[in-house]
Amino acid sequence: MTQRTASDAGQTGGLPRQRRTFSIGELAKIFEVTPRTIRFYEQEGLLAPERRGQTRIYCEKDRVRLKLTLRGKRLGFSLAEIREVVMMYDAMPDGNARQLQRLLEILADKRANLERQLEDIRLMHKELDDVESRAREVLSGLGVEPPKH
Amino acid sequence: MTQRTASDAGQTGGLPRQRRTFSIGELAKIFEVTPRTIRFYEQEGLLAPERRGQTRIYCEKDRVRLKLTLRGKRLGFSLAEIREVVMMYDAMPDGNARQLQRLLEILADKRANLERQLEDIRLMHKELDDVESRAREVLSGLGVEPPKH
DNA sequence: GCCGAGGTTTACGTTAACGTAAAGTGCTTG
DNA sequence: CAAGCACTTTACGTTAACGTAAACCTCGGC
Repeated sequence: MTQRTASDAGQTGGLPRQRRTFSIGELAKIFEVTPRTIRFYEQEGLLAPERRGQTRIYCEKDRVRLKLTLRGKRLGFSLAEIREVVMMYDAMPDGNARQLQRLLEILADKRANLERQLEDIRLMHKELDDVESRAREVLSGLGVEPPKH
Repeated sequence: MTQRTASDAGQTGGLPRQRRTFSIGELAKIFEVTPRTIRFYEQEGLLAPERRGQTRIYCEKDRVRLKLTLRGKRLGFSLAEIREVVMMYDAMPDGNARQLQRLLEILADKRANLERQLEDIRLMHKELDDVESRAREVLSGLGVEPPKH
């Protein structure tokens, strides 16, 4: 785990609103991933940046997609699952009824997943509290001042 | 993802309290994993059941360990990370100060991770709401009654 | 006494998600 | 114009977390 704190990076910071584009290296730095990762996501159908010559040009929309993808990953979704949602989202306007129904199903599934994760987090939190207090007890029993946190 | 709903399975249901043991197959059924998975966790140092002959006998404590392990997995922890906490927890009474300090560090790290996940879930929830409402709009635009959920 | 159900070990196979290395392209800067 | 830097493609390597298959034991029942 030990994820660095790029957190939800990628704010544009009040620029000319919309004509900002990014190179693959810029995006990589912003989100603290390697260019290889970004190219891999494209190969998996999660991104489709424009090209100038053979160089990739990422627009604002691409940046958002990448952000959502990484968030999904942190929540344990596979790239395939993420693609399933992201692509349907894009194809929505001309999506037929069956597709949309399917999308709603998927969303419900994801939602259930999030609920379970919330519960897991609650429980895990308790465990951590327990382990920590036990550790602090033992420490002070050793005459060592534990860090106040 | 699409995790089945064994959820937090594995309640003993008011039995003689404590002398209950389990075969590998029983545990596998309870938690909806394969015996292979359970053996693998043992090989990775997450479980250490007793043996009768060469057959594994799991006690209540083993069951709890497995439960915690699976919960950790659902939260995206690697087996190595889970082992790190679980084993230190067990070795606590005779753990030296350095070990315990390290444990507290790890716990803080996990905690930070959970915080981030909570935020991610909040955000993801919003996205799902957005996608879903858009989908419902399009659907009703097609004259199709979307499921009331 | 044999059979099937469940357990065991050993070992090779598989999948996802990248890492890494090689070899080439293209700009711009001293 | 040579060097360097950022980009590209191609392709093989790696790790985690199991799956799967083969070959074996062992026990209760008929």
